[in-house]
Amino acid sequence: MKELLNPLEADTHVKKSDTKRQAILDTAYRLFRTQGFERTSVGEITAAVGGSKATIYSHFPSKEELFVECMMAAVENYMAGTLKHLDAASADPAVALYDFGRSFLSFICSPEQLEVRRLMIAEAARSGTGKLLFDKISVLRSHVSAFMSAAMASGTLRRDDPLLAADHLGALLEAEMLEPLLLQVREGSPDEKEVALAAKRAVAAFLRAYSPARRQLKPLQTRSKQRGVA
Amino acid sequence: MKELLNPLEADTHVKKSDTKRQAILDTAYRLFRTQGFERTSVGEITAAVGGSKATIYSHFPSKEELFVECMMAAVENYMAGTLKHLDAASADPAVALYDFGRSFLSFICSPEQLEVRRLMIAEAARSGTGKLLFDKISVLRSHVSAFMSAAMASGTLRRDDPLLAADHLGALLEAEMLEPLLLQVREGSPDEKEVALAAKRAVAAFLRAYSPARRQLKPLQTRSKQRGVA
DNA sequence: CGATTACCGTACTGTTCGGTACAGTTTAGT
DNA sequence: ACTAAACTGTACCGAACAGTACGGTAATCG
Repeated sequence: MKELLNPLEADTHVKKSDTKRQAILDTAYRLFRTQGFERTSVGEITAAVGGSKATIYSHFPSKEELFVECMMAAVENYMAGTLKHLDAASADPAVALYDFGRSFLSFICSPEQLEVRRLMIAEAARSGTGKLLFDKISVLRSHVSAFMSAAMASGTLRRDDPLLAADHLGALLEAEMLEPLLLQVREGSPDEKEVALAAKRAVAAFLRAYSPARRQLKPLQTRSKQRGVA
Repeated sequence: MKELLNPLEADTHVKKSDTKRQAILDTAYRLFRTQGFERTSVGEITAAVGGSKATIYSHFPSKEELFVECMMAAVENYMAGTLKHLDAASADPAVALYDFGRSFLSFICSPEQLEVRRLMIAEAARSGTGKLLFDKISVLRSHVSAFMSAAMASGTLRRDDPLLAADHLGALLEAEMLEPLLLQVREGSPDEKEVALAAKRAVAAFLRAYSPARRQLKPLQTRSKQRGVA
C-alpha cells in the first residue's frame, strides 16, 4: 500500500522501505542541524538511528547526498512554517502585518530554524544548498510582495516597489534579534513576549516608512526598475 | 629591537620571530575564510605559508587557538573598516546617513567580510568566536546609536530608542543584498552602483520611518525601556 | 668564532572517517 | 511455508587528519 505513493522516486536507487529511510533522514537531519556536516559522522548517525551503516548506504549513495536530502526537507519545512501565516489577511493591513510579522519572527527564532539557518550559511557552497534555501525564500518574498502590491493598490500603503517593501519588512523584523541568535551569544530562543515586542516595533517602523505620503515631497511614480531577482 | 615591543605577549609560548608568526596568521586566515575550519588542514596551511608544520606548532599550541587568533584579527579588521566611516558627520543628517550607509554596506558586501561572516556564523559555538564578533558589532551599534541620539536631540529625527533606530538602519541597509550573498546564490560581490542604490533606498525608508512626527499620532514620550543589550 | 635560537623537511603515531564486504537475521509478499 | 528482499553486526580498507620527534640548516648575536 505504501509503495505506490510515488513510483518515480527511484531516480537514485532501487525502492526500499520508506519508514527506515524516513527514520534515517530524521535522525541525520537532527544531528546535522546541531553539529554541522563535518562534525557529524555516518557512524554517529548509524548509532543514533539504530541499525547498520550498510543500511544507510543502501538508501543514500553518500553522506553528501544524505545531507542534501535533509536540507531539502528543511526548506520544505521552512515554507510550511512561514506561508501558513500569510493567508489570514485581516481587514486592517496594520494588524495583518503585525500578525504575520509576529508569527514569522517567532518561527525564524525557533531553535530548529536557527540551526538550519546556520547550517545553510555554513554549507552554502556545498552542492548548491544555499541556492536551495534562497529559492524557497524567494517564494515567500513574492507572496509578501503580492500582499504589498495589493495594499499599495488600495491606498493603504504608499506606492513603491512591492518587492523592496517586502525586503524592508523582513529586514526590520529580523533587525533586533537575528544577529545575536545566529552568533549564539544568547543561550536559547527568546520568549514570545520579546518576539511580539520586536515585531510590534518593526511593523510600526515599517508602517511609518511605507504609509501613504501626505504630501508629494517626492515624485510618486518613480518605480525602481528590475531590482535584482524576479 | 623587535623583541621589546611587548614583553608580556609570551602568555602562551616563548618569544619567537614576529614576521613568521604574522605570515602564518595571514595565510591561515585566508584559508580558514575561504574553506572553513574543518576543511582547512594544518598541512595545507603549512604548504601555503611555506615551511614546516613544527614551526606552526611552535607559534601556536593548537589548530583551534590559531583559528581563534585569526578570528580576533578579523574582528579588529572589521572594526577598523566600519568605524572609520562614522566620524565624517556631514551637516545634513540625511547625507551623513547615506554616506555612512553606502560605505558600510560596501564594506559588509566585500568578499572578505562575507567570508568572515559565514565563518563566524558557522563556527559561532567554537571557543566563543561568535560572541567575539558580536561584542565588536555592539561597539559599532552604540556608536551609531550615539549619532541617532544626537539627531533626535536636535530634532532632525523623531524621538525614539536610539539603539532601536540603529538596529533598524542596519537591517534596512542589509535588507536587499546580505541574504543572497551569505547563501552564495550570486558569484561575486555587487558593484558599487548596486550598493549605492540599495543604500539610498534603505536610508530613504529609514528617514521616512524616523523623521520627526508631523502630528502627535502616537505619544512621543514612550521610550521603550531596556531593550536587551546596553 | 661559537653558541644559541628559529626554522625546515620528513617521517612517524594514533585516531577518525567515509565507504565496502560479507555472512547472518528479520521481515513481507504470495 | 517458501522466497526474496530489506536489514543488521562486525570487520575491514585506504585515506586524511592533528600533533610529535628529530636531525639538519640558516641566521642572529655575544
